Amino acid sequence: MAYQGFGEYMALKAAKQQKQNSTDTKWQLQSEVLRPVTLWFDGIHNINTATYNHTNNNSNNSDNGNPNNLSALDLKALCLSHAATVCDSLSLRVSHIIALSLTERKMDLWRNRRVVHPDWLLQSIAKAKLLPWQQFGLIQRANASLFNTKALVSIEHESKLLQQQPQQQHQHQQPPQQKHPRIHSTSAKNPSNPTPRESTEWAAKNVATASGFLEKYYGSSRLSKISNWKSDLKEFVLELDLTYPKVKPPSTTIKSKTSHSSTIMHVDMDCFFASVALRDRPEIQHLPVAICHSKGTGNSGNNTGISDFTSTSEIASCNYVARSYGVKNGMFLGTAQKLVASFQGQQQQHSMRLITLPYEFEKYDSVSRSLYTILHTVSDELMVVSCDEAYIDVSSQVIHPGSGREIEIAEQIRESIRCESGGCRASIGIGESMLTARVATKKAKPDGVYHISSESAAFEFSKLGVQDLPGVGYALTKQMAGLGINSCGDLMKLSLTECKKRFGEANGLKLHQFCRGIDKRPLENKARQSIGAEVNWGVRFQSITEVHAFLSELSQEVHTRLNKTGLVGNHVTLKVKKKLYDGEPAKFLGCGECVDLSKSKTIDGAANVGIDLDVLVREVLMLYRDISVAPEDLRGVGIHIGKLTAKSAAMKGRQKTLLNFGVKRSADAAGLLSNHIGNGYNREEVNEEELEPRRKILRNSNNPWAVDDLPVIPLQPAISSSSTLVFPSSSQIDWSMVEHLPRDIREELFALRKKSTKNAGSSSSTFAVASSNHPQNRQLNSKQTYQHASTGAPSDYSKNLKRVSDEPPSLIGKTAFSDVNCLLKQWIKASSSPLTRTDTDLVRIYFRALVQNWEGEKCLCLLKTIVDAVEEYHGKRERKGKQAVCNEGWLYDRGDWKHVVDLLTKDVNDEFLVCYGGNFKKH
DNA sequence: ATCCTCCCCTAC
DNA sequence: TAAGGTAGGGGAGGAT
Ligand SMILES: Nc1ccn([C@H]2C[C@H](O)[C@@H](COP(=O)(O)OP(=O)(O)OP(=O)(O)O)O2)c(=O)n1
Ligand SMILES: [Mg+2]
Ligand SMILES: [Mg+2]
Repeated sequence: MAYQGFGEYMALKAAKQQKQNSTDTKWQLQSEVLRPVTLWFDGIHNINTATYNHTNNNSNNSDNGNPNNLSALDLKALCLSHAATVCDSLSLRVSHIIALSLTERKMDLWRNRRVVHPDWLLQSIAKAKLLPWQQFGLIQRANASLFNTKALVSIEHESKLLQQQPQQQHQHQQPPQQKHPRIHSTSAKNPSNPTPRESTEWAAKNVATASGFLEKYYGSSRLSKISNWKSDLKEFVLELDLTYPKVKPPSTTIKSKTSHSSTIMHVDMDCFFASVALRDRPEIQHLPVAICHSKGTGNSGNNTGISDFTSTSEIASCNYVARSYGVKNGMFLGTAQKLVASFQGQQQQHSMRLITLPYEFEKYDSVSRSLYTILHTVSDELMVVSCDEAYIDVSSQVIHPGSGREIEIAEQIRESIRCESGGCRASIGIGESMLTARVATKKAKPDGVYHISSESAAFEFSKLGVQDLPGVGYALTKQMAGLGINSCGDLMKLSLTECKKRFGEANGLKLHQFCRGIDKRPLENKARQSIGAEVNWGVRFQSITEVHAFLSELSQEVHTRLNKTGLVGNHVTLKVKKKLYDGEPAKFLGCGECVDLSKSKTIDGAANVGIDLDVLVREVLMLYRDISVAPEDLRGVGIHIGKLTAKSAAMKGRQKTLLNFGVKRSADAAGLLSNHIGNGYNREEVNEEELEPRRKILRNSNNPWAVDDLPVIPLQPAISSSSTLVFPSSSQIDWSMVEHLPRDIREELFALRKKSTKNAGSSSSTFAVASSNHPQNRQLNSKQTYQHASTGAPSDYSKNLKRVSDEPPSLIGKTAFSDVNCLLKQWIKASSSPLTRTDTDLVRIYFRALVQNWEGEKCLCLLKTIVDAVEEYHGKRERKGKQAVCNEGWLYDRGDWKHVVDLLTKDVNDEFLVCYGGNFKKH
């Protein structure tokens, strides 16, 4: 359940604002002055204001008691009445952020955006002309970054600063009212408690350029650990198979699959990491607890132990108490702390705090092995899913399906797990397939069992949300929402043909079956087909030398990992993340919003022999050269090796590819084992038609798009002159920029506010568009999907969701295709780098508006114009000498036009996904 | 038709 | 502070 719930404070905020928008009001337009701008007002929040001190220090002197004090609400209304577009969340559509002042953090976060004082709006309105925003800008454009900042300070100065910091903060102080000890007990051993100055220092010393980085990084990365752990568990299961052979192996399977229905169970530990931690700390079981790296006690000079809610450490697992506050696995700690704190006064008498506990991987490993040992003994077949989760086939023990025997068995298993693990709980879902069992587990949690019988499946699934289907994540959910499909029932209305057309050949078929509760996949543990290592954190390079050094080390790492498996491979892939924006992303040392690029090469002659380290390094460096991303732009790096085969000791005889078919348990070397469960016979039979085809028809995948620090972007369709204006309810506002206004404007605002409170709401159709490469910034907001007339055919739904604008989108007043086309060409031709962000942003906004206005065709044509023009005027061909490399590389002005293309492509992709149900390429 | 490359998506 | 990895499924579109 938790895996899909990557949420953040901003998402919650957005959701709440959506709700409040239902009291929208209609307004008369006063002027067109602000027509070109899309605004977002900083400082609005709706976390319980009584308990949550917003970081915006302007929120303090808000309008309490002063009736003359106008809120941002009123300013918003004013802007709306002058034709501005006002966003409820900070999407990239926002052209200007309006704020009175900025915290340092926001300053850094928004370094590359236009952050403007409200005076700009007021004076523009007063003068009936849109003034240049720059003179009202709040950020000095010094283009500071983590390292630029450091570069300004001499080394000597830096170290002096450090010495001046008294070493008084050795020990992290527990919060005064903290009754429970052992909160990140490691803190006592941690000698450093860095200042913000030091933070930069720390970063410089510990990013990917630091020596020993990889070891430290992989030693700490939970995601790396759990991923590699899965491979280990597959091996562990193979060992179990050998040590404790099944009494009656595959014959059972055949029988059960042909004559009876199977009984599959999905077993998953409840809040795994957290429950292991609480097992040994029962005294705090009733409190909200999260497992993460950070202590979350705020930064630097702050030794009060009071959090400042800024930690971007990710929560790996949280207990169900914490979940009742809205905390989810994968959330930033700071976000979670806000959630917990915000409940103060509502449900609790006094302040509640999220307790953080450190990782204890050895303990998890021990529990995990207990779990698997138990499951192995009770099952006919066992499929590894993760360290805390597996499918088992228990068909042979269920003679009469539906007799309730299934539940008994499940409860026995749960009891065993509880005993063997020292008190950790598992939940179990039961079904006739992996699908139904998996879905049942969601209902079983926490600490329960749920059975979806074949009879009840139809009913259970019809009301199931599509996002509860395994394989339906963020992107598919969003795409379906765009089609008006929210439940499996909705999805069932799509014909198979329609499904395939929309979601692809294979996925279409899968979805068509899954939404009906049909799943014919057999349990199997697939053999490894590739191996690799990536780092997308702490990647900050300044020179090509640093990049080369890092790539070498990473190659070494992959080489070592591959060697351990005893396999060899001859296909090398280099993956790279290239930053889209300057400045540091929201997540500390994170990669931020990036374009992903990859390049691969098959090394001839390495087949079946493997690649020597030096060859690997050389190839990787060449791939990097071909990808041609500047060291400064790198935010992530990964190296993978595929086309794996068994290393035949004598180098003779069979070299089989690692497809599952035909790999026999007894015949294989350790790393190559394909333990498919049941017998290959059966498997092949079932799978042949279902999984065979890899053909192409229509693409559904899309490139999500958003800024790293913006988790959810409720995309209210651009407001046209005659359409409904969104007017937020006053409860959202807590700061008073408006008190600085000239009197006449204030009066205008008052007039507007009066109207707004009178009118009952007309609902404007808004929907979430959140996207990013990273789950942090994704949120499935089921509450925000459309209310559509349930009568129309699914394909009609999407049209209901779209605004039909009276005025077509325009670029500097131009709307005709040829005009815009020409304009864009000239823009690209005339301007060498550097481009002004303003121009780029204008074009981006225009492109998004085009798609929203159902002018996708035009949009794509114009995009092609841009791509071609950039190629023509700013791209220099570079021939690749290699015969194996068939693509031509493009080198671009360091300016960077390619960057503009990247941005626009992402924009358009994203907009298409929602507006057209996701077929960017079909046009 | 099929294969290959460069992506995107999903899950934990 | 903070450690946003990893493997597989699969789609689009070009090369063969
Ligand atoms: N974003 C995530 C998700 C999971 N995990 C780790 C910690 C979890 O404890 C473990 C198992 O993942 P689950 O999805 O099974 O989540 P939990 O077991 O924590 O909770 P649930 O009760 O929902 O299964 O994987 C993680 O580090 N980061
Ligand atoms: Mg779990
Ligand atoms: Mg799990």
